[in-house]
Amino acid sequence: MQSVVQVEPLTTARALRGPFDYVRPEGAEVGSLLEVPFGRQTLRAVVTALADSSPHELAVPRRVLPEAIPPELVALGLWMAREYCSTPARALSLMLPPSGVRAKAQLWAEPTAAGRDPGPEVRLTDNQRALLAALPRFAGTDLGALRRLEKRGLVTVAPRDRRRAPEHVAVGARRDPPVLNPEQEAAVHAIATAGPGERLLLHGVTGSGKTEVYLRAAEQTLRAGAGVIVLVPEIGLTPQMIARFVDRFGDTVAVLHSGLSQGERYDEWRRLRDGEARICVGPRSAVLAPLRGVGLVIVDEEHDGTYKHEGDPRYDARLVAQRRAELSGGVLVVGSATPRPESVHALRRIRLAHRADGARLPPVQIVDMRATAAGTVLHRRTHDALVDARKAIVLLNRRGWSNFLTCRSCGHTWECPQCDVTLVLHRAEGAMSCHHCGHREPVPRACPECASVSLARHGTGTERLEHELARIAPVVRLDAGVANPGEALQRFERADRAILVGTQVVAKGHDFADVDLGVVVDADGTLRFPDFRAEERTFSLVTQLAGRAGRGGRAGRVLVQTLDPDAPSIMHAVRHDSDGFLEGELQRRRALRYPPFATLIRIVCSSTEPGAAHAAAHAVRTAVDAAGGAGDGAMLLGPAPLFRLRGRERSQLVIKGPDRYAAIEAAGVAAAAVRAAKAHRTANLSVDVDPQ
DNA sequence: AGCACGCCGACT
DNA sequence: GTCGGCGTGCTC
Ligand SMILES: [Zn+2]
Ligand SMILES: [Zn+2]
Repeated sequence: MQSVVQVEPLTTARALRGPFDYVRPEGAEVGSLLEVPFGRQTLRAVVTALADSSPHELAVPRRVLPEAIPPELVALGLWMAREYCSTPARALSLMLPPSGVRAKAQLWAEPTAAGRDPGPEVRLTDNQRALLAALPRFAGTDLGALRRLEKRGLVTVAPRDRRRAPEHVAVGARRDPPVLNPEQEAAVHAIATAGPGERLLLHGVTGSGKTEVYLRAAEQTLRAGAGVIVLVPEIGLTPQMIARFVDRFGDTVAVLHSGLSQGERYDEWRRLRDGEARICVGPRSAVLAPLRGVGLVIVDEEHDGTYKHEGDPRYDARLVAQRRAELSGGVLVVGSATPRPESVHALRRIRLAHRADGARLPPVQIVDMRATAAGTVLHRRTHDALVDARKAIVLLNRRGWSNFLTCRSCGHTWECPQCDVTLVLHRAEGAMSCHHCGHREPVPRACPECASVSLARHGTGTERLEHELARIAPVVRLDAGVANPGEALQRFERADRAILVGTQVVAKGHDFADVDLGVVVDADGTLRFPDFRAEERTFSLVTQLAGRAGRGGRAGRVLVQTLDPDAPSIMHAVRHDSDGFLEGELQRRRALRYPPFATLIRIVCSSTEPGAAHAAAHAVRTAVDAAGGAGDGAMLLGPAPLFRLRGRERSQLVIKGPDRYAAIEAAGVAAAAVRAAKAHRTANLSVDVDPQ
């Protein structure tokens, strides 16, 4: 008789490997959350398995907590720990609701049989009759009056969990679902007839009605009795997708986004776990929602970088989504206008080639900046187009007023004391700020080296661009520095004439009618990062912006300012040729052995001790080599120095190997050895499988 | 990760 | 004598 539970105590310790055995308490199953004595401490622990016996002397858990997770999440957590070189405890911790929060109980009043319909012979005041008529409900401020009725046997008053429900932004009256076009019909049918564990890519141009396909697919899944998870990119705003799903499905939708209070988050978690809600919409962490029997996992805008979790375990929600669908026999659907080459390579593709409103995609035109003077922000042509436009979106991927400051007499530059990067000037705040660690200092009046007061500002960010564009039209700025992004978007939406200036956020997530011009100020900005995904990011950004222009009947166009007009990403974006772009990208990746033709693992070592980071990265390399490499055909790149961050020197080693599991195994073993070595005490190691 | 145990030098 | 430095090992 399975009288033993195997448990993972929830600690961040990496050296501590379970499972640990305890006496099985009443009601404990796989997925139960316990409080157990562990050494001299008391820890929460998740039951990962049951057993008949144990070679150890067993301790007795202190209690069974109410936040059990479904067994399928236990399996998913153990898989995540292995896949991302982490620990079961760290992975399982991500699946629990915020700790220290509980269900909120309030007193609930119900009429008894006698109180349900009291005849005129029962002596009651008007107030009491009104109170009885309004039951059942939470007692609230009428508790005194209700208690008196309770004494007379007319009412029962007892505690009951009260849901802290998040408020949803309404998107207008509930409309009848639109009629699907033939492409959408075919897509819905393909999803409905997909087999368990099947993976589909919905490759649809912007505005082709992917959301409606998701809604119909979700409806079918619900009708079949299974649950649905919908992942959306993390943007600082409430995703529009939430409103679309709530509008269609009401209370069976639970949301898990960063804007929720702890209490709301807890209650949404409980509703999913208890089966009261059967659809979960949210950013990457929603893939770990405690739904049972998931039949469909949707990943919208699957190219988006926010699906990667920064922090251990460094999971990729797209891969976890695939695994989750597989584990519960569900279907994975990822959608994008600019899918990743990885997805195109591995998934069955369904196309939506036409915009749902029948409109054509707006023309994308290159503005060649090579002939303009250095430091020019807007080309004459761009300027003129902005003057003519009614509503324009201008994208510049740099916050602040200017990039960096130098002294005109001695050349001094202002750098972050904690990081090896220049400080960015934010004029309105009167501050110089580090975008990597948050360090701030006042704007200098004079050079600390030579006392000169002649300081030069270099580069242009969104704050300065906002200032300059204000001469053309009213400007709304949207970037991470804006206090109320939702309000900014509404101002832009309502305006007759306006320019929306901002970083990537302006090209993501939000659809506006009537935008007739899109501008990418510095399209090479994303290309200048020495990164194998640079081309893909540029292509996606330009295409996504094109998708924002020319909706709602007005003809639109997009201007792309660039110093590199021949870059494949830009040329293909101009032709709206995502197939051509993807084909070239896959060829290049095959030739260079990049994903999906190999797995990349990035190991970053850091330390406050000079030289220790590099020494640790070197030791990882030696450890991998000593263990016979990272699988056939694997390569080690580095150690290569990274810029100092938060006072820590950094160095990285990259493993690139065609045998994914050999590479993961080698990285995990080598990192563990270096972490345990006394010589590398001060070094911190982070292992990132499938880095962005 | 905690937390205790233990073995050594420094100070009342 | 005893206070406290941290290296070592254990947690079902
Ligand atoms: Zn100077
Ligand atoms: Zn910094």
